[in-house]
Amino acid sequence: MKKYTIKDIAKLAGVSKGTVDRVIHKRGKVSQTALDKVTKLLEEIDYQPNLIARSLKNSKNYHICVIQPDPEIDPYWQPCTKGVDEAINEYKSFGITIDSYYFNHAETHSFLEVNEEVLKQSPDAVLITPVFHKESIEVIKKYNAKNVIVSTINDPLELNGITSYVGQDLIQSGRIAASLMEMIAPKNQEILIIHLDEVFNNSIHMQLKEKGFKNYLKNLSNSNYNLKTYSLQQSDLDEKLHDLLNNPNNVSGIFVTTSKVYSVAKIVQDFPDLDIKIIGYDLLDENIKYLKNNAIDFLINQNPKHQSYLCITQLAEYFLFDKKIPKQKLLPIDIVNSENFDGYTND
Amino acid sequence: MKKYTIKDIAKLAGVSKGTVDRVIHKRGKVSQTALDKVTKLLEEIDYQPNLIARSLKNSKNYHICVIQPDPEIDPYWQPCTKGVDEAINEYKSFGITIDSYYFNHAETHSFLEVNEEVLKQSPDAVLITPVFHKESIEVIKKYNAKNVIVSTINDPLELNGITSYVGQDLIQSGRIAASLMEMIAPKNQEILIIHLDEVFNNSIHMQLKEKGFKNYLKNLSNSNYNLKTYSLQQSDLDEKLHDLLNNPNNVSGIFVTTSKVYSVAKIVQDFPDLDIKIIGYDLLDENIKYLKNNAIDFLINQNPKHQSYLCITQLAEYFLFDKKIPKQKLLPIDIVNSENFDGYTND
DNA sequence: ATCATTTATGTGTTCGAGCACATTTTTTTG
DNA sequence: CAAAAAAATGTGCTCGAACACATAAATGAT
Repeated sequence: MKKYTIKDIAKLAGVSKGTVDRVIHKRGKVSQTALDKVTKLLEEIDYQPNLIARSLKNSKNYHICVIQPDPEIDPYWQPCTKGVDEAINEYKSFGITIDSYYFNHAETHSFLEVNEEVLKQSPDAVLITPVFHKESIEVIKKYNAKNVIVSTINDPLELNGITSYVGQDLIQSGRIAASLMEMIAPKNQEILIIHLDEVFNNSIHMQLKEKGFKNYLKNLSNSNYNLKTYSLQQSDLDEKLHDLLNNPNNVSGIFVTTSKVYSVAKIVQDFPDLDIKIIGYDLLDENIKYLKNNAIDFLINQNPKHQSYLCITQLAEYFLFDKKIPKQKLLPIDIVNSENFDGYTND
Repeated sequence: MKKYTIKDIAKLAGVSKGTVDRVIHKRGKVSQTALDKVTKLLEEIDYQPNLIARSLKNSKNYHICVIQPDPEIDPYWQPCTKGVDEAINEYKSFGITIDSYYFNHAETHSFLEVNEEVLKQSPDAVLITPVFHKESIEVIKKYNAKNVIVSTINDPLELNGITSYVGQDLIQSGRIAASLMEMIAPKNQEILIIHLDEVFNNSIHMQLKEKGFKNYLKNLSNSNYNLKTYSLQQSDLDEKLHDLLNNPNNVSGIFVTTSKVYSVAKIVQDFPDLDIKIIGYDLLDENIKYLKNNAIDFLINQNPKHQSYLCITQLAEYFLFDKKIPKQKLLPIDIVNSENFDGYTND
């Protein structure tokens, strides 16, 4: 029950706290006798250093920079900002400063510029969203050279030099979408996979999701869907989809691999005679609207807010209390429908 | 960027740190002049006290007692224990001691006995699962009289004197089950609602879930299910259900309001000709097994592990850093199928 | 104006760990 | 065996906030 301190142990072992300290931190300069005695006591007592005291002694001001796509340009990133803001608020009283930097999700040079700026600051850690595969590897190497800790969210990236990745298993994510589609879309008909992004995107997000989706449906024994994939820009979508649905077809479901699913739902609403199930990603207000009126059947929540918040929490607790950071943390993949979205938006 | 300390402010204001301290804590004995000067500075600088230092100064050993049903008797409570163990581990280095007490979920007197024992200990806080409505109110009053903070999980309880409730919206939980059932169970047929508990249970859990379930289905315009409710003990289930399904019927779905859904799935498996959708609660190993082979279609995750962990976290951060505890925290209600259960069990 | 009281202000210690530096003990060497 | 070098041990300050206690200034009473 009683909490032992270094002083207690020193007294019990008949040595000074300096010696105990040297044993604990293995800094040598301790006689075998003293070492044995203290080590034994530490074991017996199961000594736990007071992390609050330790943290106070080691107190520095830590600086974390967050680099993410501009939420004004793509609302998917808004919750991410929210998570960061919460973390800022939570850790400001612990001497941890967090700065946000936004780049334009459509332009690689914007990403590079922002990173240059951050590099100049030499922060203790950066949290980046490596949406641009090639460029990200490039800048991460620069951070490594300057001994800046690199944490990532959202986009998986196989690379040494990344301390932490918080995100989701994207292939599994596609499989989940497929399993839901199978439950609700009439069998043996056509299913569209639509990659939709209003901006250029060289990430592997969509490919992995498609892979998982197809993989699941391929292995079904009791049903057989006809899959068609379309990679579209927002601007082309309207014409293409109207074209498709105006002609005779047997589409029973559409899987949209991004958060822009609302724009698909909007168009499909123009065809009330067709019964097309729609599954897409993320709890944008616009998506929730269509979820509520059942134009969208399921959304899969990628939980960007939790991703960013958790990632910063890991860094903060590492700095403050030396807590180990797991190399990878895969968040649960939430299935969201018109009845349970509330719990994921209200927190 | 620079972090201001009390000393800094004292120097800037031309007073001693004692005076600054008195202003911050409104302990009086400060002249109007000094008060104004210091207050102004605190505002300007947006002074944030170093919570680590404050915590060290105020360091006490805090004691939390957890009172929950014995996980050996009902495996639903196993994750709850896991969450507690994680919290124990996490906070032991911060001078927070957590003790677990188990009672027999079938016997109110066991619950009362355990609480008497805990009362004797006079802990700083208790975390209880108020499964017995009447008895819980009774013991909570006793804790209040001794100024022991009371946190609750799992079962909502309208009562002053409860500092925190972490759980779910159970009516909504029922609605979610219904919305899923509607998506997968053929329309205009019969749906069974089964309350199933191997032990006596005077909680309101099942009633609220049933209410939500019915409420959702009642308001449907395009489908009409015939609902039948059964309150069964595990021992009666076998005979009753066989009886039902052996005779001509048009059951298209079963909603089990507890984690014992596996025993229903097991029986339904004996009728391979019937296509009956099953929805129930919680990620017990046994349930996952049936989820994987599609005998169970959906599980709703009540996340007992997160409930207990979060609840203790709230208390710990209150003790250590004076963080406010929200009166109520409703966790998201996770929809789980054969593809996404992994993310909810592996953490 | 003087002393007593009240009120205001400042000083110094504590919390527990970490580390620099001072001091003591042991070992080595000429 | 003494002096020098090396190894072991102990002491004391620091981190920032909190608070008890000491001291100083301002007010009141005679």
